[in-house]
Amino acid sequence: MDVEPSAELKYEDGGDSSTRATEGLANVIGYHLRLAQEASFAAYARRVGDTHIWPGWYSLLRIIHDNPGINQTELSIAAGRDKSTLTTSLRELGKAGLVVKTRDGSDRRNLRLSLSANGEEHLARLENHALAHDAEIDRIVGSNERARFLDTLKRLASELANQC
Amino acid sequence: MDVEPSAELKYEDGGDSSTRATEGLANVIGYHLRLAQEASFAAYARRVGDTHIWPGWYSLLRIIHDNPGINQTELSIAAGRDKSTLTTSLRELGKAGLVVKTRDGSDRRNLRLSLSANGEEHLARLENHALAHDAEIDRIVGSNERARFLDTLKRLASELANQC
DNA sequence: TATTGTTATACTCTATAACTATA
DNA sequence: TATAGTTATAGAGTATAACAATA
Repeated sequence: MDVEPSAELKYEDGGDSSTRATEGLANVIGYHLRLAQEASFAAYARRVGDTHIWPGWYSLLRIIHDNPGINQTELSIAAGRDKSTLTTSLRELGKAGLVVKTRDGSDRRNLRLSLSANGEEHLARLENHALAHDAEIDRIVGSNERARFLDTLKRLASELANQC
Repeated sequence: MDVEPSAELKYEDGGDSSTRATEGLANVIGYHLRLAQEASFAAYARRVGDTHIWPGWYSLLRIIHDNPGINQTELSIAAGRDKSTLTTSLRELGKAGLVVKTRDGSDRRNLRLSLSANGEEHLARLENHALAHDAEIDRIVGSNERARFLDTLKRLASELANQC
């Protein structure tokens, strides 16, 4: 989070937004979108922190779970990162006994990736944390708002991305 | 963004969410909150990119603008970062002629920070980008949803933060 | 002793390019 | 030649600890 409240200082979210049209972010959606997302991530990290499972592993485990036998390059594309950045992560996941790597018999360049039983278990644990976290978010959002709020988030992501 | 769609692979946001209760993030608010925020930041960065102004400077300029004479330690607390991380940023902002540093006469340990005319101008330019960006977000959110959506974001940030 | 700002250092996450082994 | 994965290297962005100047 970039900005914390304090009694001593004025901040961008401060009460002077009426002074000038360009001043104050109190009413700016993009700003509060960031604050809400950061609060959500921090709350999730607090939850997961106790289990000593690195939160960043989640998406890799999830993609491998959904695509057993995927290779590293495909995984990197699916995860939106360069393939070189996965070498370290996959080595750690292998050492932790969560991911099994086998060489493809017919094309020995490929590493075929899948989850071990342990990996499935850890993924399930992370999913449970995510579910608990999302239940908390649902409680805050409220059942009346939930569908509308989710729809708006999806429209924001898709329409802002389509401007590239 | 961690995950991109593709015709070849199944992803966490894929269509298999009905298979198991724990599978699929298609309906998970925290996930879409992240996607929307990342899309918003990327769209803002595309806007600002043309002007060769580092987006990360924005919050520093804004806090200094709102608190002329603030010192580096106070600024670091306001920005939520360690004071040591500001030395480089403030040196660059000084070299770029955006921030003026003067030693406090009565306590020469303090650097008193303020914006130069140039700094005020750059801040205004960034604010204009932010306003244009937010106008785009407003268009997507829609005037019917705007107030509700913003209120929900604020509740999320404050209630999730209060659990610390 | 305590505080302000700087420096040295390191860690995480990411990327690009060059390399190897395979094809 | 082309592809899969690894390594070397670098660049943000962050943190902690030790330090010099000042109080």
